[in-house]
Formats: sequence, C-alpha cells, structure tokens
Amino acid sequence: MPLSKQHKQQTRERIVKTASRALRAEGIDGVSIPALMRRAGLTHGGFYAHFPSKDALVAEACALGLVESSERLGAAASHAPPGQHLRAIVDAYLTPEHRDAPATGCVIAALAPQLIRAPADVRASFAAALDQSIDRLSAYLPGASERACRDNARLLLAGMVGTLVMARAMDDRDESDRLLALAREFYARAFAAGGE
Amino acid sequence: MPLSKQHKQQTRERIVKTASRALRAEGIDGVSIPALMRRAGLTHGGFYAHFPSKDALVAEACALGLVESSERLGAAASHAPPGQHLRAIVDAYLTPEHRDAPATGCVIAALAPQLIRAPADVRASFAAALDQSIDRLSAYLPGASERACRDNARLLLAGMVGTLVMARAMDDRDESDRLLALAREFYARAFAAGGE
Amino acid sequence: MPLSKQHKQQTRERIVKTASRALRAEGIDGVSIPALMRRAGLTHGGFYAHFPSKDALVAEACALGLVESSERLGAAASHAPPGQHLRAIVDAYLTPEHRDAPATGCVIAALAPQLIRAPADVRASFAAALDQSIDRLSAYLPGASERACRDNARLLLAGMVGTLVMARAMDDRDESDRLLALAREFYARAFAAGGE
Amino acid sequence: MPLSKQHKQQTRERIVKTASRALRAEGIDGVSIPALMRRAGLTHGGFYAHFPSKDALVAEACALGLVESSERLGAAASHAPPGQHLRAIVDAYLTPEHRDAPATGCVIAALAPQLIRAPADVRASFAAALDQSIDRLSAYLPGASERACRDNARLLLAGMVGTLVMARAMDDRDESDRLLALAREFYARAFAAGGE
DNA sequence: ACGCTCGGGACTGCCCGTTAAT
DNA sequence: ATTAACGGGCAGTCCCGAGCGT
Repeated sequence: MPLSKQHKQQTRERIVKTASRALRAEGIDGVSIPALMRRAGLTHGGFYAHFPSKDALVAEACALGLVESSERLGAAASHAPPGQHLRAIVDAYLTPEHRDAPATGCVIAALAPQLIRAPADVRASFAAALDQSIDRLSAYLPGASERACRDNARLLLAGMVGTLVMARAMDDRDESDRLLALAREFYARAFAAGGE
Repeated sequence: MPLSKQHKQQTRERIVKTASRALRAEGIDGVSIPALMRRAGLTHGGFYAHFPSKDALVAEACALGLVESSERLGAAASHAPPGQHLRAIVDAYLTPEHRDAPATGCVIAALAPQLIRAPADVRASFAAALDQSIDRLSAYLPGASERACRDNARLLLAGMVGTLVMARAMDDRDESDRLLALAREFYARAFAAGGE
Repeated sequence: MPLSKQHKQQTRERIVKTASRALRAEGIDGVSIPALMRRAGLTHGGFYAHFPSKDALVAEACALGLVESSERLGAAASHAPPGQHLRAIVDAYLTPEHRDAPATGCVIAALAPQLIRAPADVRASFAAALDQSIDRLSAYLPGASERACRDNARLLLAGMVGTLVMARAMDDRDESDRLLALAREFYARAFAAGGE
Repeated sequence: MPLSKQHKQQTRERIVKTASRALRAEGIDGVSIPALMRRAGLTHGGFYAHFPSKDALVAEACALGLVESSERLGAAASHAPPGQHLRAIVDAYLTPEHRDAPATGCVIAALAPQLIRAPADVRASFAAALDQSIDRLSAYLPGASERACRDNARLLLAGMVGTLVMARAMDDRDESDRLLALAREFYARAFAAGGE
C-alpha cells in the first residue's frame, strides 16, 4: 500500500469511476458522498482531499463517462468494415443491453436533464465534453463538409439518446425492443451516405 | 380565504399545476414541498390533506404535464391545413422557445430519466401517460396501419425529445438554434407520408 | 341519525371510551387525534367540538379509566364472601390476563409516569381520580381507622401496580407468571386482617 | 474542541448520560434529539455519528440508568452493617429525595410503561438490563435459595417502584411523604430474614 | 348555530455536504 | 487525510383555529 502520489492518483480515479457508474444508475441526488465513498472502499471524510465539492466530482465523472461512451462508439465504428461505420454506431447504441445497463451506458441519456439544471461550471464542463463527443463521432459520419458531419453527428446522437430514454420509459419490454429495432433501421437509413 | 366546497378542488389543482411547472424547471429533487406550497400561495402544513405523499403529487403532476404537452401538439396539428400535420407538430416542438421554457415544456425531455428511477407507482403512472400521448400523436402521423402509426409516433417523439435535450445542453445558442432548424427539416422529411 | 343533544353526548362518550383504551395501549404520545377519531368512526375535524384540547381528553379519559378500574376491583371484592375481600382484589389485579390486556387494564400501571409529566391540570385531574380510587378500595381493606385503611389501600395498590409493570417488562412469560403468583400470595398475606 | 482519539468516546458517553437524565425527566417522546444534543453542548448534526437511531440511544441510556440505579442500591446495601442490607436498600429507594429527583432516579419508575411499548430491540435491551439489576439486588436479600432470592428481589423492587410512582402521582406532599415512610416500614418488615 | 374541512405553523427523526482540528 | 462535529434541510405528522355548509 504505497502512500506515494501514484496511489493517491489511483484512489482518485477509483472514486471518479465509481461515481461515474453510481451517478448514471441513481441520479445526481440519488447518490450521497458517504454512500459513494463506501462503495469505493473509503471513508467519507477523505473525499475532500480529492475534490473541492460534490459538484466538481459530478462534473469530472460525467465528462469521463461521456468520453468513455464516445470512445466505445468510435471503437465500434473503427472496427467495422468500410461503409458500415454508421451501421456499427447505431447497432452499438440502440440495443436492449444498453437500455438495461444505464450504469455503464450513455451519460446523456441518463443525466442530461439534471446536468442542464446543475451549477454553471458543471453545466459548462458537460457541454465541453459533449462537444468532444460530437467531434469524435463526426469522423465516422458522412457529410459534404466538416460542418455537415458535425451537424449529422448531433442529429444522430440526439435521436439515439431520445430513443434510448423512451425505450427505458416504456413498461412493455417487447414494445421497447421493437422501438429499438425500428430506430436502428430508421437512423441507419436516414443517415446513410447520400441520404441526408 | 373562502372555504366553499369546490375550493379544495381548486386548491388541489393549483398545487398540481404549480408542481407540474416547478418539477420541470428544477427537477424532482430540486423541488421541496415547502417551496412548492409557498409557490402555490400556501403553507406546507396542508399538503398532506391533498396528497398522501410527494411521490403521489409527482406522479399526478407529470401525467398532467404529459397530457398538456400532447394536447398542445395535437392542437397544433389539427389547426394545420391537411397534409401539414407532421410539419406542424415538428415546428411546434423543435423551437428555441420550447427549448428555453422547460417549465412549461415537454415533461419527457425534462424529467424522463429521473422518472425512470422513481418508485414503481410513479414510474407506472408515467408510462401510462406516455402511452396516451403516443396514442394522441399517432392520429396525426402517416402509416400503413394503426400499429405503424404508433411506431412512427414513438420514433418521432423520441427523436424530438433527444433533440430538445441536446439543444438545451449546448452552450452556443446559435449552434443550438441551428440544430433545432436542421432537426425540423430532418424529421419533417423523414416521416413524410410515403417516406418512412 | 338524530342530531339531538343526546347524540352529541353519546358521541362524546364514545370518543372518551375509545381514547381511554387507546391511551393505555399506545401511550399518550402514541395516540394522535386523527387516529383516535378514525377509530371512533368520526373525522378528526370534529374533535374540538367536544374537547378544548387533547390534554382535556387525556384528563377525562384517564379519570374514566381509573374509575372503571376501581369499580371493577370493588365489584370483585363485594362479590367475594366475607373475609375474602382482600384476596379477591389481589386475585383480580395480579393476573396474566390483566398483564396482557393493558388497553382495558389499570391506568396507573399504563400511564402514571407520563401523567406525572403532563400539564398541571391533567396531573391534578389524575391525582383527584386516584384519590377516589383509593377511597373506594379502602372500604374493602382492614385497618384500625379510616386513615389506616387508606394507608393500606395506597400501599397495596402501589405494590400491585409496580408488580404489574414489572411483570409486563419481563421477557420470560413463565417467570412473569411466577412473579404474579408470588405477589398474589405476598400481598394477600401481608395485608391480611391483623397482619400489617 | 479537541479531537483526540478518545474524545469521541467521551462525547458519546456524555450524550448517553445526558439522555439518561433527560429521558427520565421528560419521557421518551418529550425529548427531541436537537434538544438532547443542545443539552450535551453539541448540535444535532453529529448525533448519527454516534448512534444509528434515537431508539438505539434510548436503549443504551436506559440500560445505563438501570445499571447506575442498581449499583447505587447495591452500594448502599454493602456499606450497611451486617443484617441491615435490606433496610439500607429500602431506605435508599423510598425517600422523598428520590421521589423528587426523577431525572437521576429509578429508570423503571420513570419509563417502564413507555419502554414496554417501544420497539422490540429497545424492549429487549431493557428487559436484559432489568435482569441484571435483579441479579445484583438479590445478593443482598434473604432467601432459602438463589431462586428465592431472585423472587424476593423482584417482588421487592416491583413494590418499591409502584410506591415511588404512586408517591409521585400524589398531590399532597405530606401524604406522599407518609406513604414513603409507611412503605419503608412495610417492605423492611415483610422481607426481613425469616419473614417472607 | 353546530360541526366538519381546510389550512397553518411547528416540530420530529433522519441525512446530507462540508470543514476545523488532529 | 481521517475523525468528529456543524448547520441546514427534507418528508411527514402533529395539534389546532378560521371559516364555510347543513
């Protein structure tokens, strides 16, 4: 158990990672710092050695989650055969598994409305991370210009996020599965190369 | 302070209406019962004469908000010239005004993720109201069958909700306006009669 | 449903009777006026048509309970053969049935400590009713003078009350039964005619 | 406001001690946690760092008070000349001073009825402490067997408790003093060595 | 005019996010 | 960098008066 700076860094990352999951699963107000630290195997007092406030952690955890999400989507796209990037993205996002695992899923679908209402700095951090995600995603989407690619990325991501939220809100699992399947077709076709 | 027979009903409706707005603006955990009752011109002591719990109010307020939203959209559609129903719906939902007025705007875009995490009865009430909204909306959408209409309604609503959330999360108002404009075009075209 | 004065009187008595039982069973702070009125088949609003305050009801209900108790004890004594009055009293009070039915049992054993801490008027009302009970009881006890009879009544009642409280506090039912049996013997012998 | 390692223990004990007195003086429902902590020189916020609930504190405070009481009685007995143990116990318990100082007096006389109605764990903790008290007391009482000693201890304690309660309930101080004096004689004689 | 209902404060137990002091 | 403590706040419940309908 080295007490070096490395160790502190590791602890810090563990907290962020734990928070990143817990926040998506339980919401911002559903997670308390004592509960969080306990889940990370620490005492609640030590929190403020790592973060100045809960908001700071929320901002960081959300940014991390957003980066992870977009990297996962980017990885799915880059592993797909040429011309299948869009398809890969849609198929990775709009799945029952993603719907049923909010803790490791899309931060936007889980927390966006709450983050919008958060203090300005949290909101700004979220907006910045969102921009980065759009950047990463736009590389895999068609479009006449960089601008068009970004527009498409935003449109697509927004549509998928809304669909995931809707799928989670539905009571009937079969209907929810069906919505996801239809949405996969819909978005894959709508954003296909020449289409938009 | 009149105490006639129907005044309790009026008071109750005032509480629900106030809550419906406050919840969308501040989130479920952001609104306390004392604050809510104060905003409705009452003290918090009388709250439990109207509702058995905060959750019961949340359920009712969200259902009311959902009904209002879908009626507003339905009204916009029904006032449009024939063949322009879809356009009217999209133009009514995806506007900067709607984005900037969450308190009176779409409940799904403001609260869906939190409602999903709420107790089972709140969740169920929300899911039921959501189904009704889809019903109402589907009457104005094209589709080969009733089923197809409902599918389209869900797809469209999900897409619009996600877009509104995304537009609200963006820092740059111009970019946000642009997203809304692009989305209006996108969804109007995508769901046009023979299109989908 | 006659609205005459008689009816009001009946309602009032029903409230007092209900309260008398509920208070012994749940304690003063364990019984709320809404719960009480519901148990009496009424709405909580009407309470203050009958009593100026909760304390007034408590005072009256306790006095009633005390009277009932002492009458029950007096009846047991008066129905006993001559020379068996004391025995009858002790056997009526120190029973497992009495221990297990606090709601209809001795008010002193159930509420005395709380009543001592109650507002002055409640306390005074309780003290007065207690005096009456002692009066009634003393008629059945031996003693060289009226004074001695009263002394004996107080000593005996105090001892029995404490025993009942102790018996209720014990976990082991067998031990508790045994304590009651021993106490019956003890007090019957101790206060026997020439004894004290 | 030092924070050394053992200060938490000291603070905890201070809270228990304060509670032990306040509970006897005001009753379980008469003492709120904020009031309690204020009386202990603290704020209510820190309470739950020491106890998981109010009930837990009540259980502990009552057990402590019971131990103190029985130790005080045991000390009085052990300091008395041989053959005067019983007399010492009775004289220590049935005094006007004890009657007038419920806050530091017998827990059973002050709280037993309320504790009987308390949650199961509180009740159990109280019953256990009561058993211990009986144990301690029985060492100073006559009896043919250990069992008989315990029986006598229970009978005596029960009688004294009831007498104290009765003495507290009486309005007339002179009469109350008289009852105590009579009871001292009565119990001292009744439990004298060969007597019972 | 009586009696119910609505509403008003106050309070409780519990828990949270946070910081001096060690 | 933990422990102990601080205030502030929440949902829920209480007891109780101001004022209508019967």
